[in-house]
Amino acid sequence: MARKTKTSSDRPTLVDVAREAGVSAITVSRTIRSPGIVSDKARRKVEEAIRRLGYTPDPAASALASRSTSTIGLLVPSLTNNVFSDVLRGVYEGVQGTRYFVQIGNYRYSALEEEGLIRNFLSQRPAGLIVSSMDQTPTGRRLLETAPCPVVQIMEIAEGAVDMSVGFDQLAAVRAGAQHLQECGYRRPGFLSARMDPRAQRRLAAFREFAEGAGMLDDRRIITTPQPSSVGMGGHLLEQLLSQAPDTDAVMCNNDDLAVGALMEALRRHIAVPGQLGICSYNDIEMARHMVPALTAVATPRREIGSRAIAMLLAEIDNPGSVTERRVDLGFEMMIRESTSRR
Amino acid sequence: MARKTKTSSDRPTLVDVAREAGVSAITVSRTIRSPGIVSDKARRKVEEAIRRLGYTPDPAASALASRSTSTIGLLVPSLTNNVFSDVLRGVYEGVQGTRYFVQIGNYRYSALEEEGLIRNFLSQRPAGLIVSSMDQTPTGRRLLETAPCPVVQIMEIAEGAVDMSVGFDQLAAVRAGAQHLQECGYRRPGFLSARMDPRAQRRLAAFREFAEGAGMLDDRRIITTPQPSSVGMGGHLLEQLLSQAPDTDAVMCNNDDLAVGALMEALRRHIAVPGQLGICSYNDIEMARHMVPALTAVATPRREIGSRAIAMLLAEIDNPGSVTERRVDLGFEMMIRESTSRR
DNA sequence: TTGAAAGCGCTAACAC
DNA sequence: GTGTTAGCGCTTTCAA
Repeated sequence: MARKTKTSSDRPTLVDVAREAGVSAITVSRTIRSPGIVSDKARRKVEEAIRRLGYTPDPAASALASRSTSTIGLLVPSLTNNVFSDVLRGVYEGVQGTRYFVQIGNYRYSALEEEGLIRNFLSQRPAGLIVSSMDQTPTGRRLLETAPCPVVQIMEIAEGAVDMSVGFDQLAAVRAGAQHLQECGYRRPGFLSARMDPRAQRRLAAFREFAEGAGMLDDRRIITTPQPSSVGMGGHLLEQLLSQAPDTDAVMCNNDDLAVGALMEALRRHIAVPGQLGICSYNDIEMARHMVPALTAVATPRREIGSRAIAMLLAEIDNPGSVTERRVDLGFEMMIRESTSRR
Repeated sequence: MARKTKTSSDRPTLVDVAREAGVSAITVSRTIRSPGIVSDKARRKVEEAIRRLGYTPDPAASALASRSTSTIGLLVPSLTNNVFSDVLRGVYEGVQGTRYFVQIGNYRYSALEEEGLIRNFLSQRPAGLIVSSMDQTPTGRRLLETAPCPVVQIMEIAEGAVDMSVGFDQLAAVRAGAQHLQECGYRRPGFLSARMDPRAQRRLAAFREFAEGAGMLDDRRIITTPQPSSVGMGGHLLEQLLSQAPDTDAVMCNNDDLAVGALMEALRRHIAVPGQLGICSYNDIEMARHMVPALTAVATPRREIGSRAIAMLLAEIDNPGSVTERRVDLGFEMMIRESTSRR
């Protein structure tokens, strides 16, 4: 099946460009990938030919020949969660203008699905991988450890990262929120949390530990649900909290949706915030500071995590081993606003 | 450079599987792609060999040989916008469990960037394309028209779609909101809008037209900004509206962020909603109905658009020409709540 | 139903 | 700095 003559519908190939420019195919290839090592004269001829033919490289052929792609895999547990949409934004800002592109995998808070996605991504020979947790299955973790590409774990700072990591101390962040509540004079704080993925569980544990140490722990005030977080859920959880422990005087919410929902529920019940009830939120998405009263929140560096992660990854791809700071703590910030400022 | 002996680190290939199973490579390929046309005996042997070797196909090689990939390109104007995160969710739900995967391109409300992304996606030989607007550059549009794969345009329903389309009548939706305001007895309605992309402009035009017809048009009450939409911006815009036209008695907001921001600003100024000021929102993300007072909104079928679009695309990919309903109107719904119910 | 041969369009490796 | 050669791991085509 000799198909020596090209059909007109076929797009031009490297060889076509080479012929047009009067050079060899490899020179065209080099002109595209590292213009620096090609003579000015050749480069100009090639560039001209590319323009004339409207040539675009075929990524599949390139991937096959070079055994690597320009794909960066990004694994997130949720697409609806505001937290990850901010991370996403940071990541996309960072790949803008590079030759890489991001592919998102949503594992819906399931470590098993995450493992499947890791496998799937790896089969595509990605240039790098960003994963949003430390809670892989053992197999998932092994796959990451032996991955033939750099890997960045994001969101948390913890011992035993697979390769690089960018995040902040989530437990210290919760503690800071709880402590702030204490410093404002609240003595009977509750904790509201939805979804209860491993990270949420850890944050709850940190809260309990702090509350216990401060002599403020009361399990009736810990309200959680495995269901997804939402504004409506925040209202429900507060309702439940107040029916179980009516003397509660503050709530630490495990994210902004919940805090906004709790605030609205308080409004509905004519409970004065911050007078009768203090509310501290977690993450601090834009909406939080515009509520009335404005929500005090532990602000987390979501976008920065995304942009930093991609920066590290790209540096490591371009120049393996060049990233010396392989574990980056971006910190968090207490945003003290009206919802906790008693008098 | 004869590398006849495979390095141990190399992953197994089709040929390895074929050898292991005692069949030819093409039989393995067929077993994977269309098990039906292979004999039971051969199939079993191949499946067993695949398992034993832990074989995973190389998508790059497959793409190169077959001249097509399993990538579905999804172009969105924004990643932070809640509207598109809902669409995204619908799309991802729809590809779950298929052999396709989605790649997102963010063109940041720039038709020029969109054109670049279309070009870029096309160079990857995608299985299909979903684009979020009708507002391509002429070149962008041409690229879509001649694309060698099915294309779905989403969000709007309009004449002259490139190929398939799924959405709703955005202009009728705005009109419905404005009319609702009128029916509630509001006579001096304003309009708040940010970002002002072509779609936002069209919606504003629809509002003006309706208001004019109803004898309620007053240009002082039309407040827009090219800046991105946010809750904070909603507050600013309402502030501006009230300083320019203090007798305004209602606002139609071009999306939920703005509406929430306007509501908070009203709260801050002790303006009674809905008594002194009616607020109607657009899109109706979850948060809207949990505000106090709950926001009346034009609910748009964002997730459904995503899942329907991917369903149509997959059907068309598997079976070109099989999709008969190539223009799907998913409608919208008025959610009448407290923020417009005077007495 | 199965197989052999011939590429898909690019890059690695080595020579010049 | 540039070219030649030999694949990368699949699928297509054609023949059996």
